[in-house]
Parts: sequence; C-alpha cells; structure tokens
Amino acid sequence: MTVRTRFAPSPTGYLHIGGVRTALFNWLFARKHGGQFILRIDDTDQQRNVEAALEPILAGFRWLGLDWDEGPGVDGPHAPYYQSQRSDRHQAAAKQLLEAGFAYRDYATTDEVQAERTAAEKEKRDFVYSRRWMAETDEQAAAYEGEGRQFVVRLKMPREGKCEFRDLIRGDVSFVWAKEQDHVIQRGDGSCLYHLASVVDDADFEITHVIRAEEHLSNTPRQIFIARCLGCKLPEYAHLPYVAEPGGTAKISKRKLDKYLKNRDFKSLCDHGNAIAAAIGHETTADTFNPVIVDFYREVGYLPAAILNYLVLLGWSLDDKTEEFTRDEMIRHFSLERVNKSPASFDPQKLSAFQLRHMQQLPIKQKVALVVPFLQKAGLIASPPPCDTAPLLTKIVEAAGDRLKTAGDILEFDEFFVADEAMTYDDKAFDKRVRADGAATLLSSFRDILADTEPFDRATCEAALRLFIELHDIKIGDIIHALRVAVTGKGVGLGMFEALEILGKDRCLARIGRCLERAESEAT
RNA sequence: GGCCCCAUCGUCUAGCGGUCUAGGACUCCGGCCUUUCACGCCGGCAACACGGGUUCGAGUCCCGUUGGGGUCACCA
Repeated sequence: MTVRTRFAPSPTGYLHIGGVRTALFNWLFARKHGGQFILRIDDTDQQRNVEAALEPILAGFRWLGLDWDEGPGVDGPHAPYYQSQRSDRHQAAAKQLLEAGFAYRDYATTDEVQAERTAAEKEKRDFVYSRRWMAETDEQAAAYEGEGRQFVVRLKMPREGKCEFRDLIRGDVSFVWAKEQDHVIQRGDGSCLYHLASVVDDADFEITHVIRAEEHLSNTPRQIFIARCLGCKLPEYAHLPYVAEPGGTAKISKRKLDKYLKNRDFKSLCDHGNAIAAAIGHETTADTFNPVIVDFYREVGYLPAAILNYLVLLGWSLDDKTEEFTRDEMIRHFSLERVNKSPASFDPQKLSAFQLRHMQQLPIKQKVALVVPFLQKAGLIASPPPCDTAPLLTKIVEAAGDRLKTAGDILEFDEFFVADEAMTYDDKAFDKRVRADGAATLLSSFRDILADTEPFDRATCEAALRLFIELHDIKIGDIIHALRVAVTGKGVGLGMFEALEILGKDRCLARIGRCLERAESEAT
C-alpha cells in the first residue's frame, strides 16, 4: 500500500509557521515511503476570493520546495482538490448517514440548543444535547416543519462505550463516547461542515496517514465515528505537538503578536525584517509581515533550507548530535517514531543560528544571485544589472562573509552602491571618530598617502597604513576608525582594506575629501 | 469547569532499568583572535516538577499530586 498524506490549508491569505511544520512532516513521511503528498484546499467556509487567499500559501510551499503530487495546479485521479467543489460527495455522505440512522434531522434553533448548554453549565453537569427536536421519521419532520422550523443534520453519536484508537505519536488514546457531542455535519442550507467533508475527502483521496496538529486530537473520535458509519477504511492517525510561542508554552498564533514583541529575541527578529522590508519598499503591516508567517522569511532573504532544517528539529530529532540536514537527509532519516510528544517553543535565535550555518555553506555565486533582487528592489542597482555588476558584487559578498546572515543584509552595505556625494553618514560615528582629536589631520595626511598608493589593492593599502602609523607613532585605532567613517559613512562594516579596494582609489579619495570638508564646515 | 494530552538545562533535544557524577545544540557569561562589526577558537554556568510505589537498582516502569497545554461552534 502506498503511503498517502495530505495537508489541508484553508485559504486564509497566509502560511503559518506551525502549518508549515505540519506540512513538512506530512511531506517528509510521504517522500520517505515513496508515497504521495496531497494538498487539499479546505474552503467549505465559502469566501469570496479563494484563489487570491490561496496564492500566498502555494507560493510559500513552492519557495520551500515542498512539492505536492496532487492538489491545486496538479491534477490527479481524485480531482477536484478543493472541498468547495466536492460538496456533492459530502452531501451524499450526509444522506447516507441519515438513511442509516447514524445521523438525524434536528429542528432545534440555535437558541434552543444554546439554552440547553447554558442550563447544563449552570447545573454543573456535562452538556449533551437532549435530542428533543430530533426527527427520525418523516412525520416528526413534517410536524416540526409545520411549526416553520428548519433542520440541520446532526451526528447521532453513541452514548455508551469508548472510542479507542492508536495514535502513531501518542500511543493508545481513549475517549468516552457519551461525552461526544451530536455535531452538526450539514447546515440548514445544505452545505456540509468540516468534519464530514474532511473524512469523506480523506477517504476519497485514499489518505493512509492523517498527520496533523494536536489540536485535532479531540476531534478524532467524531471523525472515526463518521468514517466507520460510512464504511470507510480508517487512516492511521498521528497527532503532532503544536509549535509553541516564543518563550512560552501556548500554541503560537498570529493574533498574539503584541505579546511576542515583548520577547527580546522575537522583537529583534522582527526589527531586522522590518528594516530590510523598509529598504526594499515592501509593505509591512504587522498582519501581513511577521515571523509567524512564512512569507516574512522569504522577503527578508532567509534560505528555505535553513527554515526547513530548523522546523524539522522542532519536535523531531534523529539522535543526540545530528542537527544539520539537507532535504535528502531529512527524507532519509525521518520517522514518526522519533517525533516528540510535547510542544516545542519557537526560538528565533536558534533559527538564526541555522540560517547562519546554511549561509556559510552556500557557494559565493549563489549568494550573489540571492542578493541581486534585494539591491534591485532597493534601487541600488539597475534591473537588469549592468554586466560589470557581477564582479563587483562578488567582491562585496566575499568581503562581507558571515556578515551576510540573510540575503537582505546586503542592504547594510549600500555605501558601495551609492554615489560619493549621496553617501550618508552615521552621525554618532562621525562625531566619535572623525571629530576625535587629531583625527582629521591624520585623515588628511593619509589621504595623500593613498593618492600615491599603487596598486590600490587591499594588501598594498594595508602596507601603506601600517607604514603610516609607524611613521606617526600612533596606533592603528587612532586612524582606521576615522578612515572607515570617511569612506563608508559608518562605524562598522567590512574589513577596512577590502572596503578600500572595492571602492577604488578615486572614490576613496573623493569620500575622504568630502568627509574632511564636512568636518571643517561643521566645526565652525 | 468537563474531556483529552504533555512534563530532562532559559530554549530545542539525547536518554527506551544499571555504561547518567545526565550528553549535544542555541542562548548567556568569561577568555582568545582582532581595524569595527560579524565569524572562528577555548572555557564556564545551567535540567531529570513533586510524592508514593515496583525493583538488587528508576530520568527511564506504575499510581497520585502539582504545573502547563489542547479542546469543548450551523470555523477549519
């Protein structure tokens, strides 16, 4: 039997980080067993613009390289893969359950059921619907309809015994049937609800393993009931621990952003992203752009491999030491047996650590390619880039080394792309370094040295500076900081001599000149 | 509140009865490297929630307590 797993997003307009983790485990399990991974769109809730709300989700999957074998854009033997297009199947199932007596027409109003619920609450007993407005015969139904009532279809849940099943992650789980509610499976307007639709589609799609988040664990008995009554083969169930919020134990949620922002690490992850987004003119409402949404990482220039590597370790591990996995290694090693039972908190710092490691392993050429779109969006290079851009970029990216933690970090080195007159100064650094005692004089003298430095490469420049400090009997720190501010406008950056070489003599001299003028003019 | 699930360093985790004076990773704290910032290197702090059993022996099995969480819709 081929393994078939599925991930069933509802088109909400964004891809949640916890959702990706669930999808990843489904994908890995299918790939590991040579099976199929199916994307099913749970859009029974009927919204206007399904395609628009779905696109960001599909884009996220494509970016991460989580390919689906059947689903939107990939037709398969069980199409369609949108639940809204399968309502005839769901309705047929509801009818079947009704006819077999596993479900009933219920003529209660919402208020009446609510009243029962409130009463039970008041008396401190468990609520179970009385079935008072249940119609099992057409006569009863006609009588209720005579009163002008409308019906919904409810499951007629067993009221004795237990529902026991084996969860691939949690082991044996057991629920008392009598505590399960007679859930509505079909609305008054005939449309069907999630639980019914999900079970029917899983069966139709021949899903063998339902791997989903723990929040569905308590839904499982009613789904098992539906499946059994429909005569469907039960899938295996595996309920994953959910991804917990940064620094907490509750399930991570897009809605609690304000709370997470109080977490220092989460905040700095956000700030970093926002800075890059601002530089490339990407719109950033907290609702559409934050670390709980996968899109955030793409926009900021994270590597899909790093995200996946971090995520796979959130609730799963191979052994006591292996942390780095390529996609293929993940597939080779993944198993549900090694999935943890307890929730794993989302840790921005650990994610960053993985991002750094993966960046370090990326060949320079690929880094350059990643960086180009950011520079283009920021208006720092033309698009398409002029043909002499590649060598320059390569030099910068090489010199930046590990300072480039995400592709978007290239924007911290904008000074290499702007005109000498357009370069901005970090005022604090300028005050501290250029206005330091004697700094301007030294800078001026060293400018003359640089003017005669040939060839203008890092080694020669360094030699020149070493000689200069020896002659003036100063320490390197007495001049190099001022030089850095003069040439780059900033207090921190690449290695000084790499920076000089990249800019070239003319630009360095021009920038030092401009810097000295600024120091002078403002001094008076 | 009912039902269900969970419980090892701050975080992610290893551990499936003796090899655990509990290992790794991230963070943090020292130090080194150093022209800044990163990176890198070396070192350090830091955990079996508690109480009962079972057993020659328990982080590992059982029960209870406590704590945390999930879920209780004509949402998915």
